[in-house]
Amino acid sequence: MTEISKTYNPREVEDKWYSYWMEKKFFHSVPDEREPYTIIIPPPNVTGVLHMGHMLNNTIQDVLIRRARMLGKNACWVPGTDHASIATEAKVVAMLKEKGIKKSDLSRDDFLKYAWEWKEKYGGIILEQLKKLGCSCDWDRTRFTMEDSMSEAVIDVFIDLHKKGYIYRGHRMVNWDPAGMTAVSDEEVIYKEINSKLFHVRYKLVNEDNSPLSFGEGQGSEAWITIATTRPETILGDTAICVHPEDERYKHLKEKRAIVPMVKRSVPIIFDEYVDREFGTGALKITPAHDVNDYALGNKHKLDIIDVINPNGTMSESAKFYVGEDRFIARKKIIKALEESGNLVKIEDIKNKVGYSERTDAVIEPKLSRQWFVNMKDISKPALDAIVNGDVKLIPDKFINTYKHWMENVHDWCISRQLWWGQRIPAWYDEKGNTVVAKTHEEALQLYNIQYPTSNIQHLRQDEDVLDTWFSSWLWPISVFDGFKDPNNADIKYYYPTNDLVTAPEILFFWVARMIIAGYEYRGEKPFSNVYLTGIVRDKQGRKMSKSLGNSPDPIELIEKYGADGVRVGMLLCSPAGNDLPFDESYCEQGRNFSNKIWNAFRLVKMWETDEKLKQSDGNKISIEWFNAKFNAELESINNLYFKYRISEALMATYKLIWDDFCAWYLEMIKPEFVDGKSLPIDKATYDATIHFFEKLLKIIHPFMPFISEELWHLIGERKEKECIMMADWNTIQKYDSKIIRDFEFIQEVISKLREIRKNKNIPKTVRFQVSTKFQENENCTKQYEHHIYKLCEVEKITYNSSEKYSHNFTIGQWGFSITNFSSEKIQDDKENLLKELDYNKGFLLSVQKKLANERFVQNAKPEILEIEKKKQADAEAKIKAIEEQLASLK
RNA sequence: GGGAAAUUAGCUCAGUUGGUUCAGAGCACUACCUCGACAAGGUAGGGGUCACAGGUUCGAGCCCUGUAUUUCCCA
Repeated sequence: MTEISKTYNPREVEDKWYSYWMEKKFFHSVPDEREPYTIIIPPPNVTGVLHMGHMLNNTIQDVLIRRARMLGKNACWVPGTDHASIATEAKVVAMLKEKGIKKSDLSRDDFLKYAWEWKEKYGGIILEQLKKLGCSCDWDRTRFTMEDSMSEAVIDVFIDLHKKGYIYRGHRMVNWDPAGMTAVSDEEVIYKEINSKLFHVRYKLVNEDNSPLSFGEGQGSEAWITIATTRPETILGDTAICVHPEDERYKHLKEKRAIVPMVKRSVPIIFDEYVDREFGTGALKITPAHDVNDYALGNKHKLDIIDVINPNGTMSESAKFYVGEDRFIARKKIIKALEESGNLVKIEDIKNKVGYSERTDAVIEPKLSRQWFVNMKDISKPALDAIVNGDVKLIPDKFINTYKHWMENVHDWCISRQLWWGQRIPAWYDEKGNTVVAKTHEEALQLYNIQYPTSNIQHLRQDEDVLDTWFSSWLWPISVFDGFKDPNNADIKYYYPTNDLVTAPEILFFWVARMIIAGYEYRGEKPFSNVYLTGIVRDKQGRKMSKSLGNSPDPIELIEKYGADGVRVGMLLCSPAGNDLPFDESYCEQGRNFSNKIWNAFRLVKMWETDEKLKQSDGNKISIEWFNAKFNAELESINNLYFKYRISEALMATYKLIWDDFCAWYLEMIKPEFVDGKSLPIDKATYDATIHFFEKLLKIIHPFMPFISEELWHLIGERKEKECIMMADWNTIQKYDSKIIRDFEFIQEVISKLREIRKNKNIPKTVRFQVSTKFQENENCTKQYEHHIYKLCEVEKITYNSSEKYSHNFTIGQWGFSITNFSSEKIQDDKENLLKELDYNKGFLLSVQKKLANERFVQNAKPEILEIEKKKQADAEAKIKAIEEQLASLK
């Protein structure tokens, strides 16, 4: 026999099998008569490298797809990446900077050339990493959200939704970076808590007609209202003062106005519950052009909007004061001016959060700008219904509430981004800002000339902005099958709707909800049936793993260290659906140890030599019957766990079936004895059955551990070219006798107890036990499993129907056992244990009896519950009897 | 500020419509074991007032109310 390594070495097998699977086109799917099972990958960013979240997410997808394939379905897992406009553009800008090129010096086309170059060079890294993990994606179907046909779909959808009236252009507050002269996304704003000053400033009150207002009696008792602000420079853009309608301090100010200091503008006092009465003075100045909340209030109360800050962060013409000066210098000067005019009431120290640009570290300026929006209210209705009525299931369903709440209060979706990398918005403008939406300049001109026949214009300017990346990804389930270009093609008809989507709860709204919306809008059908929401991978301190924190281990290094199978198992062991998982490498270690355990079980079996002439022992026969029953029972439960998407529990059940039932019990039961430095041969029937079991077990672990299962599958038997485990059939459940399982559980208890006694009494294994029982051979199953007891805990003989007195007694259930062949000085221990057990059981009996004596219980409890209680009573009585007998038989 | 969820062993989680004296699993931990598959192992063992306080019920980890803590989403 050739030497097999003592430990499993994943490096030697993983690449080998992955290439083999690829060569044989096992991952590739084409429509046929079988039932399809489809997963579309949540497309990772092209900028991305594999992180722990991807590992978890894609492991789950691979488990699902591999099992579906084994179940005989036509399994298709479509991979791909998205173009991630913000992240990619940032990467490209950074790369150019290193080369000494500024984005602003490049034309749009030149910039895009660099961007595509970058994408070609780095955009495929993450997909290659998925291969290392073992992902069985149909790589022939790899898609990218910015490839031509997908971009075309995006543009067509924009035009279509615009036609249908869902898309409009409106105002919105964006995070403006005055240093970078660009809008940045919410994700790129870093909020820092800083020490600030809260300035209390008084505004003079006047009547509605701006006539002076006085509440006091004497002279000079003009009326004032004091507001508090951290940004006095925006006072110049104030267009209202807001107070709480129930604030007693300000109730008398209905229909009054205030005069903004310096600019002397008269603004209304408005009343809104938005105001926090406790903060500052309870009076809030409203600057709709420079604060998100103020903007919302401004809309609500129809206030004027005065933009007092230029894009570069200096004061604008409309500010009237300090025009052209930086906002922070203006702030200082205004404070001084207010102080001098006596309008600065006081200065308070406070801590507040201020947003900074991730890229330039400049203080973010909320700025009003024109953007494109999707009106979500009507279009999203089917997507709300789909989840509520269960057409699309969320796993776990605790997310339904959150989803519902969001969808019922859905906000319009801002889809324009001030970037170049992405699909350019197909909107065209003339000098006056008249707008048409069309696919090309030519079409735009035609349309324009119809809509504005008098203008007679030759050229229109296209919108500079691109579309939000989500505006591509929400079409993903349809566009990967070319469902826009060719709505009746064979692929989309066969694969759509897809089956399971595996993703993170944090993008439930950004992505999942929108895909459902698009699905109903463009296919009249849901895009997938189940959404499995994974947890967020965190570090030990509970922080989300992220690139910026640098707290994520390198997944590829983990794979090298523990093997892909080990890492996959490690990720899954601790990740029930929807729960966060604080990652720890020790999980991967456990996965690796499991690989090794399976490997060594194989080594053991492979070592045995068979003897054709050897007759199968009863012990072996019964072992096989038992494991067969146990296997099928567990298979049933594993199938059920898969059905409920309890993947980590299915894995744990598999783990225990292999480690405990197969390795620790079954193999030990049938293991041939070792005599004179040599293993005795094993009978052929037992050997064959064992190999058969092993193959079935390998099938169960294949979805979790594709590599080791494939390797052993080929080492354990002769296979033809395409006979791979990944293409094998999933096991079917065979009839089994569950009594065998129950009987053997009893035997396991007996064996454990005997081992425990041996250990506690320090009896060496060379001393074999003589065991006696009071019961007859046919009273329970002990006799049938005698051989196992002999073998697994060094028992020499069991005598039934014995009435001797012995020193070591114990009971399992209602059956008493005694060890007879040695005397111990520690009888006291046994006595104590038996007394303890007796005590416990008597207490238990008492509680049951009490319950049964309780009239209200007997009246109210269901009949089956009553039956159970009566059985408990009988069992407890039998147990007590057995223990008492054992006590009596002690020497 | 509004909404949602969670809290069970040192850690990560199970615990089905309330019904065995009532708490399970894996890892970690402790003790013993180099016994020819595996020390990445074997055997056995010790860990929990089910966040807290009330309530409903014959009976509560499970249902209700409140409190505390944590997390997430939205603003």
